[in-house]
Amino acid sequence: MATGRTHRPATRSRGIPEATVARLPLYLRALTALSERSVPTVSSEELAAAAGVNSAKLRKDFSYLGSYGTRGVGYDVEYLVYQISRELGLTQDWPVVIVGIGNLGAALANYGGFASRGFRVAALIDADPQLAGKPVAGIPVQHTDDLERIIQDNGVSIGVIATPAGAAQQVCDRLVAAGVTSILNFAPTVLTVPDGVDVRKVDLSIELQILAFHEQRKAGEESAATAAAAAVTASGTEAAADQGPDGDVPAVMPA
Amino acid sequence: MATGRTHRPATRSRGIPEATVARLPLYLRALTALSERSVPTVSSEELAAAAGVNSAKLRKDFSYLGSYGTRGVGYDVEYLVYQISRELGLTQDWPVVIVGIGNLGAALANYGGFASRGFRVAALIDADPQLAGKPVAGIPVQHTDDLERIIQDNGVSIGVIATPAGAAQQVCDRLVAAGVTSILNFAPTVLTVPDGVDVRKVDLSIELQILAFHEQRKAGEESAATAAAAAVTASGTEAAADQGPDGDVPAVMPA
DNA sequence: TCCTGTGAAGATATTCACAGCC
DNA sequence: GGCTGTGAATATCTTCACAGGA
Repeated sequence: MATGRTHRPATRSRGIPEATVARLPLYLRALTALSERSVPTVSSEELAAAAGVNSAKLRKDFSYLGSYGTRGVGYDVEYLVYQISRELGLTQDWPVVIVGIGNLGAALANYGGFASRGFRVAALIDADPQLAGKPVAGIPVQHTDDLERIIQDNGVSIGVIATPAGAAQQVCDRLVAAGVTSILNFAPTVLTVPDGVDVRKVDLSIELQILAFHEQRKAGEESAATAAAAAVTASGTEAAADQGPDGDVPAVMPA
Repeated sequence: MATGRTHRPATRSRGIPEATVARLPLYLRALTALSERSVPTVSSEELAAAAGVNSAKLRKDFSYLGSYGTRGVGYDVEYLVYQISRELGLTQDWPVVIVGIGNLGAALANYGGFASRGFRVAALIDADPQLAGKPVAGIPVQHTDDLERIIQDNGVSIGVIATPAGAAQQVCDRLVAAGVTSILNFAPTVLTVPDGVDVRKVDLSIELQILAFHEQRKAGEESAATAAAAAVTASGTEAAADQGPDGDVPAVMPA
């Protein structure tokens, strides 16, 4: 399995940290909003606030892309939108297939943000023959039997799995065999894929469990200074809680 | 905002790293599967494979919880399930409300994994009067007007936002004001919350964009050794791609 | 003067490698 | 001998703090 990796000799210096890549979409969204309001330039401070990160981090992130700002001024919104889009590969169109058109699959198919930025739902696939031909979000559902053909005909390299957990690995294997090299997995299972295939997962119950952990922690500490919290529970405009993290995900709490 | 942080004096040593917390649900799921198959014990190696992480990481993670294994043997499955559940706060029931019962909200309400582990859908809330009273997943949808009452009557501290982006912040503010201190946000917006409130987000388009980035990178490198890839695109059982990142979320695979 | 770009420091996270117990 | 638990080494990420250009 994936060992070290001295990484390719070519391209060189193409080393954008993963953590930075994960934030680029956030910046892009904030910038797009500014662009729609015809804001011409933005400072790292302002943009960072809009994206919910701290400004030093944002500047460092951008520094991996190049020197796109102007000292004393800030960043040109349109220019940055373009640069980030290009970096993320959104200047081309990515055909995507969604496999598993249940409640969730249908919700994903209907999700507008899909088409908005570089992605296009090329096909919906489900194992239920009853669904075949029925349109969901204006796209007719096709049967799993044709999965390989669909992938190839459309040149799909990104697949979304929204099947029940039990079917996910099998669907994944077929997608990969047919040429898909990036998978977004909504099924609550760990997928095994060959090297070179990327998998990202979205998992509701994992997220809830992480929240529960922190929630429990808060409850435990409440014992210290209980007063405030109780009073709040009524209907203040914005109250609750004592302090806490502000960082990335959740986290910790100060003194 | 929020500066340094010398952290609380009390509780002490309750310092489970965030990265570890994020993996506990993964281990728990793998352990639950083993438990259902009545497997009595498991080694760090086996469990790590099932959870898709490396064994040293898993052992280190468990070491933060305590010494729950037996040298030369492994971990007792049932015991670990209990310990992790307790650590995550899943031994108690968390009532959850879902706000925004569109396609996605309905999908979430129908999601089985919800109830399975410590979470209970206490109420569904939507701003559309047409929906009020209609049952979704067997639960009648209630109107947003009653949000505060619902939160309080049910002692809800975890809220799920599945509204359109435009409504999310407003809903969030009301949830927080009513006493919710953990929010899972599916709307594609950055939410602003007071200190002490945890927010986690799930964002389809961000995930897709991250995949697109890596996908693009693969395409670029293909130029080097093109041969193999092309041949594969047909229908090999498991092929495609050269290497690529295997970092964070993506899966990796055993040899 | 304002704000970017970035070395250097600090904090977290991962991995190695082995001592210690069964 | 097998496998856990964990210091120590490494890698990655974040934050500070300030030099330097507009």
